[in-house]
Amino acid sequence: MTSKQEFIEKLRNSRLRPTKQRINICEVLFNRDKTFHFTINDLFNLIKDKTGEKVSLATVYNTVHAFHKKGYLKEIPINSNQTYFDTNVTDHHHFFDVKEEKLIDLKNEDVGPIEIQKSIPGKKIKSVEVLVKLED
Amino acid sequence: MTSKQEFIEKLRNSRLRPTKQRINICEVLFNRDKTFHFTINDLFNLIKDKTGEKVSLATVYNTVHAFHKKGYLKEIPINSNQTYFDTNVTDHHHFFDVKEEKLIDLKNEDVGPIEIQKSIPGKKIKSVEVLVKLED
DNA sequence: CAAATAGTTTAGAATAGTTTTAAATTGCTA
DNA sequence: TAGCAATTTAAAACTATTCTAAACTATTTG
Repeated sequence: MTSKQEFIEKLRNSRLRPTKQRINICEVLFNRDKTFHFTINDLFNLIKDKTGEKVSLATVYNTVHAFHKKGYLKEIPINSNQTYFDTNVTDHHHFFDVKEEKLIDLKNEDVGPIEIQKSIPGKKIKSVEVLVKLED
Repeated sequence: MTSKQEFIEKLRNSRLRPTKQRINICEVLFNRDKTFHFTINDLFNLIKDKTGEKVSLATVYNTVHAFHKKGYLKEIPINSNQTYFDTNVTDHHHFFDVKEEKLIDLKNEDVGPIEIQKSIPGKKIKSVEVLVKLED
């Protein structure tokens, strides 16, 4: 349970003006116990449902991208027609249920340590993502 | 170096009619020493360049999907505006150079064994993909 | 070997997710 | 509170991909 005031501070600290829309989006995204996997469209619909206020689709895109840039959201690499995001920005991995198009978190310890033995000159590793596709 | 005749057989064996277009696509995709990472658009342009014959974009899509279904191509899970495919269908992983939007193969042994400790009732693991993002 | 048939190709239209635009609105600073 | 800059918005634009339906081609059948 995070308060509105905390969201406002969080936004201010990130040099993002705490607008009504952004606060509503924060409520939907971050006012939860469990990690949340979503597409922009999921979020767009949830905002209307949960807050009763409509936020334009463009703003949802803008805000999600801003949050992603600030590190408050993680983009999940799957090939899908839609882009998936995750409110869990800690280092972890995913199951993807191909049939149901649903994501499930995989803790780091469920995957075990991954040590990349190869390196590319002049480049450093930014992230290591494991995607485990599930079928019936 | 694989001959045209072999492509024709490969296609026939997969119950795909060996049309001029498909054979050209095979030449571009499979007549190489090294693994090949591409987007549909890359491939579309390469066909014109390499074979001198134009294949319609729709056919490139159809054929790539057909080959993917038959297991001759692998789809690489990255978030990009375009979908990437790989002619290397063996079990392996990828580096993705975010800046240059370029993929590099990672051998299985460069990543080490990955053992997924968690399981989801009623589902089985279809694939395990590791994507290592690179930055400068 | 010709005709029938079923699969394939194609250009162009349609679709869907995402980005851009430009005008109106809002938050913040002086 | 005035003024500036950031933000929101609806709508248009854009882009990758899929669909459509007509023309074409490989294969099968008589």
